[in-house]
Amino acid sequence: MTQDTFSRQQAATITGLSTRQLGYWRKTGLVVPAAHTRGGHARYTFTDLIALRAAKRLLDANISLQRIRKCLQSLTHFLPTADQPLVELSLVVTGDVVLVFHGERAFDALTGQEWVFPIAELAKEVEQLQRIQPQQGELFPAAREKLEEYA
Amino acid sequence: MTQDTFSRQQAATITGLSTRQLGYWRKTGLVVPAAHTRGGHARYTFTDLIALRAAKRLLDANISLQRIRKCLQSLTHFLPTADQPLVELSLVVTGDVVLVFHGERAFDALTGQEWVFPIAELAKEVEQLQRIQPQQGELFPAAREKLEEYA
DNA sequence: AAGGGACAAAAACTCGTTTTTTTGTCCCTT
DNA sequence: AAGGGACAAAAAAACGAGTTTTTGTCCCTT
Repeated sequence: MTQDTFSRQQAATITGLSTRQLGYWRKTGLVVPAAHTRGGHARYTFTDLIALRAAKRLLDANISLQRIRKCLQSLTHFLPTADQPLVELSLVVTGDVVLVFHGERAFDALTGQEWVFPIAELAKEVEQLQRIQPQQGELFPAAREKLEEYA
Repeated sequence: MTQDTFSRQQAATITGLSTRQLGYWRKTGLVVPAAHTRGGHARYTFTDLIALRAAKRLLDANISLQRIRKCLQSLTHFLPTADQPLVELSLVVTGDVVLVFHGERAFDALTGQEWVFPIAELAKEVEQLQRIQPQQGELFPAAREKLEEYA
């Protein structure tokens, strides 16, 4: 027997969230169940479950709900036409930032800003700024004791 | 004529930083010139220039000096043996977080934590939690107006 | 030149306090 | 069941005062 929609109870059990959270999230528009019964009761679709699960993952990574809200906003803004973006998308969560990886590109799920630069590029930049020949060495040289003093 | 070391003036011109910054950074151990003249004056190597340029990029991305210090600390901690990591490394800067990409993996330059998960995985998770058949739909459905209210 | 010192402005951080958001629990209605 | 309401605890965000860090400018020494 395969289901295509799920009650709040079921959704809570499957995703590991509380029914209270599901209710609040629906009311505040974070994840609104896409289907409903004839009686008007909410039914979560499989896609809804994935959204819930993604939200839970972010929560577990100590991303606050408010941040998640903003991320989802810009996600839908920056990937408006993606029909099945699931397979291509990767989320990277660190600190209080959520990054979306879409193919080769990475951008902030919040701001949409893109801030990727390979260090190798820097070498080229420097070379261009003065035609000179590179030489070997450490990336970030020496003075680690001092670094610690001023950190 | 090719140079292999550079004076503070030259380094400042090439990297776009001020001599004041170079001096302060050297004094506080952020970027210490690896070479020096017979007279004991600092000489920046090509590698130093790259480090300076990287720091400038981070500054331009509104990463504070203190954060950069911490990043460099953990970079040297997490990539201790990397001899020429330049070609493999990519930095991603968003918000107040600096990520380092090293091959397939991504981790926080500050904490070293790794938080990557592809959304496609979530679908599998949900499937495993209840054997069911996926169906089509949006990733993060509807209710955008409400999202804005509570953001 | 390069380095250092001193002074001041700007930027960033820290640490409170206060406000808002989120969640849990309980009760009521359908 | 599901939804809603009310109340309170917990978590997160917002704000502000005070402190520290960073940078600029000017002057002096070598």
